[in-house]
Amino acid sequence: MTIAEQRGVASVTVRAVAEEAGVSLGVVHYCFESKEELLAAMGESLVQQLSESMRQAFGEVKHAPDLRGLAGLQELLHIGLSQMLPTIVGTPDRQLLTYEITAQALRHRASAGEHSADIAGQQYRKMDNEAIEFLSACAEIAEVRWKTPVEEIARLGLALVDGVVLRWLVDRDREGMIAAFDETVRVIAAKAVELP
Amino acid sequence: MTIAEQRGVASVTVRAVAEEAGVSLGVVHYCFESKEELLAAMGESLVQQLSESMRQAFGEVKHAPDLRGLAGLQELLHIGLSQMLPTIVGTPDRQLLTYEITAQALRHRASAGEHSADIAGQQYRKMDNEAIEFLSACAEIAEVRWKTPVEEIARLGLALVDGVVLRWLVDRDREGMIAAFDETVRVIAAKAVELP
DNA sequence: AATGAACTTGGACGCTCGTCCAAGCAAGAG
DNA sequence: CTCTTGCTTGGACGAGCGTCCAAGTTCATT
Repeated sequence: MTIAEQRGVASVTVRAVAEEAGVSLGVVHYCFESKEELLAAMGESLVQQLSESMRQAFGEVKHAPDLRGLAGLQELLHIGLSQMLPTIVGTPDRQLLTYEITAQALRHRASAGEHSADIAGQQYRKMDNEAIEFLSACAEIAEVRWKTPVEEIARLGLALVDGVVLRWLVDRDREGMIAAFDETVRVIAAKAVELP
Repeated sequence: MTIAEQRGVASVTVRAVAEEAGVSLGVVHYCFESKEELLAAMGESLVQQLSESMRQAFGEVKHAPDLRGLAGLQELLHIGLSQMLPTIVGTPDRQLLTYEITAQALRHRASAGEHSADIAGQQYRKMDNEAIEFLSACAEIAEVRWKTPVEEIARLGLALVDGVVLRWLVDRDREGMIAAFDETVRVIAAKAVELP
């Protein structure tokens, strides 16, 4: 796992894993029947980690009396997204690894040998769920209603965050990413109306 | 190049390239001093192709008397983005390759041996320029003014498209992508005001 | 025709990879 | 004590990789 983050998914070899774990070659093949299975396990672990990290960031939204209405919604969304920032900025290698895993999963989707279980699809399904839960919680606390299905809004928001983070990985413009996140908050908040 | 699209950047070996080109091993090393140089050349070619494809799609916007104002701007943006759709849907493998190249460029950025010239950065710089040019042209035709620097808007729009396309590669939900593109048009159009 | 530079060939080298296996080791069950 | 079972070792194997090179071919210039 550490190897994958630091040196890329292409550098994850059976030998490297064995050395990092402090065991001999054979043990790796005793635990994982093949390298494919090893990568699948790593992918699932990463997805789990990612999803949990999102849940933790979004878990900070709590009921409060002064967070009602569209202004309150903006505040809530801003808190949630801001909570993700330190994690992202602090682990650029892991963010990159996420994209690598996604790309690899897409590439080997056809030739997937029973294992692997469509990591890419699983990843986005989990992130969808976290985002939907977060948006629903925000709407409830702020006492507003989404004008369009919350699933669509989650899709849009995730795509935006995805693109913004990838862009940040390239140019490392922290201010630009923060500005884009703020804009994301505005875009999403514009898709709600206050309850009558 | 065909190999990279069909089987992934990891499958681009000197031998595979030689076989596809119908030449022997040594020729490849006669043309490219090392594999690194070969990959850099492929990356640059891809970036060129991508940029040209964007320019072609955006080139369709032309002056017209009924495209004035914010409504006209929306129409223009919609035309430009819609023009990209057939290319994207028709070449999913190439889209995936783009993300693979970006990831690989980011991974090998530190250990880049003089060649490679920061493919990832170059890629986004070119796309930025195309997007900025497009947005500026749209604003001029529609006789509107961007409320924020056009560079920021281009960044946001590109990030959104980037995330949406990546998402489409995963779930292949064509309708979802179209809906997201429409939403992109609305988000961007909201950042302009009609000229006094 | 002779020369030299540009290009091509096919194979060899050393390396790393995933996979496999015979043998060794620890420890609970009989 | 003696099996048996679960786990570990270190090495071997073949395949594929990037790189390199001596020899062969082509072809415009002299």
